[in-house]
This record gives sequence, structure tokens and C-alpha cells, in this order.
Amino acid sequence: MKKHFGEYIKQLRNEGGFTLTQLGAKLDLDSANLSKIENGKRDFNEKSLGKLASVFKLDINKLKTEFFSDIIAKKLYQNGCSTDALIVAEEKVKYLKKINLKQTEVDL
Amino acid sequence: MKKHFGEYIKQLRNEGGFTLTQLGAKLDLDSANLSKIENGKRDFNEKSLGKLASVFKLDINKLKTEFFSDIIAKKLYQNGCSTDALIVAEEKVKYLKKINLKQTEVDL
DNA sequence: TTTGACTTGTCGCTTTACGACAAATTTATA
DNA sequence: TATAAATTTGTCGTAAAGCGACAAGTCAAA
Repeated sequence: MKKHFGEYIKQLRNEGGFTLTQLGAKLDLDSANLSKIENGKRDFNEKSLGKLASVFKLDINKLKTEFFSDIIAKKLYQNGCSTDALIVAEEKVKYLKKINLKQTEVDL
Repeated sequence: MKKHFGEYIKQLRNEGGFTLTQLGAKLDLDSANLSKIENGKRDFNEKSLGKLASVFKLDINKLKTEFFSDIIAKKLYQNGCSTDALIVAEEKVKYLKKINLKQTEVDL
């Protein structure tokens, strides 16, 4: 288990044998900033997930799961919020998808 | 099931028989902004959860669950992210709590 | 048709996000 | 151990997001 998404990137980078500067270039990121990300002092920019996936030939959906689970865990942890919120969130996602389907029917 | 946290506030407000202006005053919020919140056009400010809890005598932890589940659901839904992230997030929260405990021991 | 409740649009300030560069520190290797 | 590369840390400036405020609009009740 990794403490944060940055550790995951670091692992990928090391496995790929890249320096911070090399990987940074591929991700349009300063090596200094990439370092902070890997060490959990800054968050990876959500908008760059696609680039990361293509550099390492990763499934974007798996990557999103890794990334967002991190964001969510941090949010709950920092706010001292019960993980009950996760159960409720799952229901809500289902509900949002359902009403979106209905709305699409209406739009047609 | 409510579409968003704003609907939840609206329900509380109606049950309490308040106008937007009245509840807004209690929450230090403009009636216009409260209206937007109730209609999902703006998010309720996380920092005001305490006030909301005390106005309606709600358990702050329940309220947090309601609030953060909403944030999380929206994030997953908007990003087309699998709810697998929720399972992973739960593991991560456990892990964060565990390493925090260990760190506390070291600090002592 | 006036009044109160609610909604919508928009402005401006504050906070946060984030890329960039400089400088310090660590690590590797000749 | 000298030095060069790799990594880390500090900080700045701009960009974007968050959010309160006010004005002007709609809508419903009397």
C-alpha cells in the first residue's frame, strides 16, 4: 500500500529507469515539482493523468481509480470523516447515473 | 435520495419553516447564495458545516457523512471514474490511520 | 399591483493550485 | 575526495477556483 499517488509515480519512474528530469519532460513538469509530487508535498495535476497513462502505457481507468481513491482518502482523513461517507457516495453515484439516463431519454 | 447536499438543506429549512433570508442570516449567508446552494448551482462551504449542525441541532458526524459523500459522488461522476475507487479509498484511509498511530508512538 | 420569497447574473476579493527558477543537499562515480 | 548528476527545498508570480455581496429579475399570494 502506498501512502499517496506520488509514491506510485515514483515507483513507475524507477521501474522505467527515468530520472526526475526525464520523466518531467514527458509530463511537461519541472523536475522540482515532480519531486514534490513524488514526496507528497504537492498533488499531481488531474489534467495530466492522460499523459501519465500514455507514458507508462497504463489503463486510464485503473489510473483514475488509483488517483481519485487517493484524493478521497485524503479528504476523509483530513476532515475526520467516517468512511460511512463512502457507502453513501456509492449510492449517490448510482442515483446520479440513473437520473442522467432518465434525463437523456427526455432530451431525445 | 437527494441529488445534492443543497436539497438536504432545503428540506431542513422547509421543515423548520424558515425563509432563505432567515436561514441565511443564521448561517451568515446571503439569501441569493443560499438559493444557489439549495439548487445545486454552488457548493455549501465546508467551513460552515458546524453552523449548520448547530442551527438544526444535527450530529456533526452525520452531517459530514452527508456532505462529503456528496462531494465524493460528484467527483467520481464528473470524472467518469469507477466506484472501485471507493473500495481502494477505504483501504487507504485505514492505512493512513495506521501509519499515523505509528508516527504518534515515535513522536512520544 | 404591491409585497415578500426566491432566482439569476455578475463583480471583486480571497484563497488555492501550480508552473518556474534558484539554491541547497544528497548520491554516484571517476 | 572532487565533481557532476540527481534530487530536494524554498519561494515567487500568475492562473484558476471559491465565495460573499449586491442588483435585477421572476413568481406567487393577497
